[in-house]
Amino acid sequence: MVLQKRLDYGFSGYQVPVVPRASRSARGRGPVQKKACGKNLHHIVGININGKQGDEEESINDHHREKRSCNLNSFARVPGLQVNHGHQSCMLKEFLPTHENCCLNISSVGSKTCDKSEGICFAETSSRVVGNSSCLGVLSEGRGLDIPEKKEEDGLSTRRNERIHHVIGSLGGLMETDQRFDSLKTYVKVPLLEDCMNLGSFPRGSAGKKVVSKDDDENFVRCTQLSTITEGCVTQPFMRDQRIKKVSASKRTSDFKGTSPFGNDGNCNRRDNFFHERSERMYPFKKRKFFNQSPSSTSDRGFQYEDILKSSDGRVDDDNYGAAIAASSSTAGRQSCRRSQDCNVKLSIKSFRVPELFIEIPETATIGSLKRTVMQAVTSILGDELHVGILLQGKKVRDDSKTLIQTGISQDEKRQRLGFMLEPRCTQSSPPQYNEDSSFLSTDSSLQSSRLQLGVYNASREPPQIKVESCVGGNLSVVPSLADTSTDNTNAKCRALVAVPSISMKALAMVPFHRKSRNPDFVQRRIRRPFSVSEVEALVQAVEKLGTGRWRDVKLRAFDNAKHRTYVDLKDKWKTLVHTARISPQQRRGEPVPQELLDRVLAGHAYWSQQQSIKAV
DNA sequence: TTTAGGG
DNA sequence: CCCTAAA
Repeated sequence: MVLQKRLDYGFSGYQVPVVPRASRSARGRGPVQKKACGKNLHHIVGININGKQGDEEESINDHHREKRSCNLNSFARVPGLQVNHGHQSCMLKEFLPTHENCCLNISSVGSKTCDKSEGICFAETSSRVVGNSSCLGVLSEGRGLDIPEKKEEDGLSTRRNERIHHVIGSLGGLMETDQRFDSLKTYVKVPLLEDCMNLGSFPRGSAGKKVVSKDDDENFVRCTQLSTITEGCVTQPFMRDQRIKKVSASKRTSDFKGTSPFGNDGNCNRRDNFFHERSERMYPFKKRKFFNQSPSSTSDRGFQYEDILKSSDGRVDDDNYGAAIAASSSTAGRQSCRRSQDCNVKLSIKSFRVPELFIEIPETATIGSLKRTVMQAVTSILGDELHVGILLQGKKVRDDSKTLIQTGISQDEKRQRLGFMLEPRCTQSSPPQYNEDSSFLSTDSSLQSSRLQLGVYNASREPPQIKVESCVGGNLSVVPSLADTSTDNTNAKCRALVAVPSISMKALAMVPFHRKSRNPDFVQRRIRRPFSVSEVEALVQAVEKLGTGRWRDVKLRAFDNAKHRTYVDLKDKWKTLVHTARISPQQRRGEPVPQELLDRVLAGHAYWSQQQSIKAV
C-alpha cells in the first residue's frame, strides 16, 4: 500500500524536487498526474505495514474507504520521518536523538502508546487540523516534549513543531482520530490492515524516510517518499554567464534622443549601465532534434515536468524495462531469515535491458554495420557511464545502505517484482552555495540558471553516426526561480521553497546532466517563469521610457538583476502584454495583470509605434 | 550581439 | 519560451 499525498506548494513557476510517483495509475483510480506547472506534483511514499510494503497499486482512498470500519489493529510505522507541511519543514531527527520514539499524541483520543523499542508509527494529518488542534502534543516515552503552545488565527500553523505528526497508538484510537478529524474536514489516515502487525518486525536501523506532505484542497492526504530524492539529479548551473563587460557606451544609446511622454529620464545618460554585462542570453543548448523523439516532449511548451515523468519514471515503471528477475527463494519463512545472518537471497537476473539507444545509420548501410553500430553504442555506454539501479515493485531503491531485509527484497512476493536496470551514472558536483536565508533569494543566480536535463548523450561516432541517449531515471529537480525585481508574493513563494532546503538542496546538489555529454544537440528548455505583476510593472515603466525596440536597454534598466530575464524575454513579454491588453479579460490567463498596467501597455505601444513610423518617414 | 518577428 | 534571419 502506498500512501500518497499530493503536493501543492503553490509555487508559481517553480519546480519542486520530487521523485515522481510511479506512472502506473492503478486501475485508473490513482491520482491523475496533472500537468505540473510547478505544483500539484504527485509523490508517493512506501509505507511498511506489518513489515510488508504495500501494493503500489492500491489506492489509499479505496483502501481507506473499505477498511476504515474494520477493527484496526495495526500500525503504519516509519522511523525517522520528516514531515513537511507546506512551507514548513521539520526534521524529526531534531527530536529523535534524545527522544527516539517521540510521537505526536492526540490526547483527546487518548491513544498514547510509545513503543520505545520499535519504529515510529506514522500518521499524518492535514496541517489545518494540526493548526487548529490544541489537543496535539508531542510525547516521548509518555512525557511531553517541550513544544510551546501557539496561537494562530488562520489555522494554518507556522509553528514547525506542529508539523510533526506522529501517532503511536492503537488503531482504535486512530479510528477515533479519523472520525474526529473528519469533523474538521480533515483526515488522519493510516494504512489499515486487518491482520495483526508484528510489532517487532520493523527494522530499527533503517534509514529515515522523509515524508513530505501537505493537504490539498480536498484534504486528501497522501504521503510522499522523498528519500529517493537524495539521489536526484539536477544540473549544475551550466548556463555560463557570458558576461561581457563593455567599457564603451552603446552607440545606440548615445545617439538616442527620443523623448518619451512617460518620463524624462528616458535618455540613457546612464553610461554606467554599459559597464554592466550586456548579454544575458541563456541559450546554452540547441534543441534536441530527433526523429523519434516523442511529440509529447514538445507538445506542452509551457512546462515539461510531465514529460520528464514520462520519460524517466514512466520507463522505470515499465515492466519491460528492468531486468527480469527469476527469484528463487530458499524461504523457510521471513522470520527465520531475519534472525539468521546467513539467510541468502538468491536472485537470477535473466537479462538487462540497456537504456534507450538512438542510432542514426544510413539506409544503405549493411546489416553487419548496423550490428556493429549498435554494438558500439552499447559498449560505449556500458563502458563507464552506467550503473545498476534496483527496482522494487516499480520503485527505485536508492539507499545503498539498506539491507535486503529492510527493503523487503528478501521477501518472496517482493522479489517477484524486483528489477535491475542500467542507468547513467550521475556525476556529482558540489552543490551551489546556499544560505537558508534571503541570500538564496536574491543573489544566487547560479540557481536560477540551473537547468535540467532529461538524459545523456554520448559523443557521436562517425560514420555512421551514433547517438546514445539514456535516461536519468526518476530524477527531477528543483529550479528555484527568483525574479529579482519581483516582490511580495513571489518572495513569499520563494521562502516557501527555502523552507524545505533538505529537499531542494539535495536535489540541486545533483547533476542529472551528464558531464561527459558532449553532444550539443541535447538542450533543455528553460523552465517557465511567469512574469509577476511587479515585473510587468517594471517592464511597462521601462518601455514607456525607452520605447519598444531597445530591449537591451530595458533589460539593463529594469531587469539588470533578474538574470533569468533576457532582453528577448522582455521583448516577448511586451508582445504578449500587448496581446493580452487587446483581448477580453475573459480570455486572459494566468495571473491577472491589473487593467491599469494593460492600459499603459496599450498607450505605450501606440505611442512608440507612432514614433517608429514617424521615424521611418 | 541585438533586434524583430514567426512559431 | 524557442528559433533565427538580419542588422
